[in-house]
Amino acid sequence: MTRTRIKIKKIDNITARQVTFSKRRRGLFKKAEELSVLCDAEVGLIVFSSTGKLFDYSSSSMNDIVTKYSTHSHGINKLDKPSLELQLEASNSAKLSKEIADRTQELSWLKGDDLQGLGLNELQQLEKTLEIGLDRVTDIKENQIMSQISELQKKGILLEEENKHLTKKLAEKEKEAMLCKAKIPFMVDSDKGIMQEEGVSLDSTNNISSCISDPPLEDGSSDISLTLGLPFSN
Amino acid sequence: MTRTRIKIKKIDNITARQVTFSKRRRGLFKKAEELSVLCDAEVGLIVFSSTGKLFDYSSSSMNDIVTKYSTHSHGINKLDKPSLELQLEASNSAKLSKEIADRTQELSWLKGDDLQGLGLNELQQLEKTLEIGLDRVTDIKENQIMSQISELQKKGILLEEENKHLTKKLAEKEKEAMLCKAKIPFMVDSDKGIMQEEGVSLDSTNNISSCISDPPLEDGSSDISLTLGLPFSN
DNA sequence: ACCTATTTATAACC
DNA sequence: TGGTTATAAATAGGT
Repeated sequence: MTRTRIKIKKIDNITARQVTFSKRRRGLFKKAEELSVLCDAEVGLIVFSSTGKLFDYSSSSMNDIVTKYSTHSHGINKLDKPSLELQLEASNSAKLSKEIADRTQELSWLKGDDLQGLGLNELQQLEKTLEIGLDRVTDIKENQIMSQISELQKKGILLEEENKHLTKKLAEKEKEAMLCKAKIPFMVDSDKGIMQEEGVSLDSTNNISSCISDPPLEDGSSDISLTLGLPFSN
Repeated sequence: MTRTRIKIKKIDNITARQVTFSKRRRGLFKKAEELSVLCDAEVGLIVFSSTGKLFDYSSSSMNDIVTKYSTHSHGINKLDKPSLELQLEASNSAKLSKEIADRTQELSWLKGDDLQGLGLNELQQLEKTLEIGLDRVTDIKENQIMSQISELQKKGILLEEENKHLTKKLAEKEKEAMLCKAKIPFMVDSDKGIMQEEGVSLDSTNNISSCISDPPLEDGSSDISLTLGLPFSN
């Protein structure tokens, strides 16, 4: 109804159909609500997308509306007919089963199975669908890989910096220790103990080390080197 | 929503409310049908006017739609059916629905939709599946194309041979006609008639032409030049 | 998701 | 109800 007028028939292009479905669904629900409010009407609206997703609106309770509907002018009650109900359920099951079969078939096709019966047109369509799907998957995957790589690089840089700090500190301490040794020669054998003590005080005063222990705290998903490495070994 | 904009609240004037109800109801039902047709959706719409009059639309059977609605994501039966059998059926339906949902999800992924939540492993797996599927589809398609091409070539060769035959025959006939003309100079003006006669006798004696008319007999799928051409214009 | 040229829907009036 | 018209809404195609 706008840039160009369209015919009211099933939209072939799947993507376009989904887009139109979203837009028009919103419009329809809005109008349904407006009608119920403006005119004090009871409105119940149920929509299943072609993929089976449910959308619904009801001005009051859908239960009430459906119940009222089933009694109103319907000699044949949609409800309270045990035998009828069971029949309905059975036919419903059959429908669901058929739907499952359809989707299973489509999945096979996409996976390259069961293609012998298809014609050139169908194969070409399938190929296009697969190419689009593959492109999208590859795109998303590449993005994830790139972001994980840059995360790794960032962490690497941080670690390098910290290493520098530590090396420097260590050099200083070593120098101190040397001086110490020079001053108190009789403690040469136990300078290890001194070093340890100094190490502890370093930890408590210099909190750079918390930078190191921070990342590993996020467990599981954040062990970057693992999650990045695994896929390639698949 | 036109001459002036209105607020979406209950219209006080009863007459105006009824008029608006009529008009908007029609609009709503029209849009409901359009949605179902355009987007291949299942739509059920129930409206009770403030005076209690019922209006309804359903793309398929309201019964199916309501049944599907009451099972779909509504563990709580809209229709309070205490019957054990019904409960069993419902749980069965739920299972089937879940299976459909799973397959639908997988189909979306293969088509490149809804990928944001997936991890690298899953994406890699998906990519591989798609690559395999695409390879197979492309293979089969190429095979079909090649076999159709070779069929065309065979037919072409046959036709060429036949053309040669015909040309030869024609040359002979022409020679005969020349002789004829030389013998009966007063018939020069009507040699055309002679040619036609000869042509007919050629057709009936030389049955190579049946080779040409043979292929077109297999209707629809076998007009090779058409089925081979169409996919590329898709 | 957002943008706009158009098509539709419709409020007021008859 | 049904029709007319000016205007608000919805929306198809595109980005």
